[in-house]
Amino acid sequence: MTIVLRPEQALKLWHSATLAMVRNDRPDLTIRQFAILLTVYLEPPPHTVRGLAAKLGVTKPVITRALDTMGNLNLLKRRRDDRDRRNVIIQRTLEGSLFLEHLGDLIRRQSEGL
Amino acid sequence: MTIVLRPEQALKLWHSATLAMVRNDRPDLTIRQFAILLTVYLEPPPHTVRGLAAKLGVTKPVITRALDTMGNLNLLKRRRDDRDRRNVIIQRTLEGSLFLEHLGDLIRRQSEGL
DNA sequence: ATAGAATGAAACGGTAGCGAAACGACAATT
DNA sequence: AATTGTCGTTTCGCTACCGTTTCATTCTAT
Repeated sequence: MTIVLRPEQALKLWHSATLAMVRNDRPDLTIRQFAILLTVYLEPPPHTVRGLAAKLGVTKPVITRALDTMGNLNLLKRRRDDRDRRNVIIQRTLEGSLFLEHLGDLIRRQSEGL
Repeated sequence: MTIVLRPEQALKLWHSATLAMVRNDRPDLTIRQFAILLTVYLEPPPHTVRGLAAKLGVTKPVITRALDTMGNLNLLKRRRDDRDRRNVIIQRTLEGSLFLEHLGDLIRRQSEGL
């Protein structure tokens, strides 16, 4: 079944989702951080710094910094690639999974009000 | 007709939307700025600094700064309230309307892929 | 008229983001 | 073994955001 949101519904959904996220006392993620986090969790591994940078169309330091920040929040973790020790593999965490689970549930609940 | 997104669909939608916004060369708005912008455009006026601060659960300087930034981007404008000159009324702009129209359309297009 | 309250902005010090450039570690090439 | 290339990080100077506090302006109540 195909779900098609009308633009106005899409905006309302975005509105209530952002509003809920702001009202949370958790630190806000940037749009870029969200894009990285969701890419890691929704797309097949492995994920590397340069791969994410290319996918998002940003420079590598942007990824490094976002990984620092979200790593401190335990939303993601880094691991050296043993097959090529230049690479860093970005991996999910339990806390990150829970965080996104809650986010998905939040958006779903908001979508019921459309 | 009620539209209900499953959590996984909600995350995919959020993912593609954030991805598209990052890949844009436009400056990224913060989550808070989005919440303010959408409140102004989707909820009935008048909108004041203190009202928005209360609605979002943030301090007034947060609103003032966001209005400075988005005002420079022509996404919003300020006007003194003539009935009570302590108040500032936040108003929509043509450019802001177009911006949100495109955003709504973007999310709608992404929702077709679910 | 004056004291008090309310409103939004400005000032302050601190933190975190940005792009560009340089860097160290590692791998591949010759 | 030496060179060249790749990968992620670090550094640099800068900008924007944060919460707190202070301020000027304006309204309200006495």
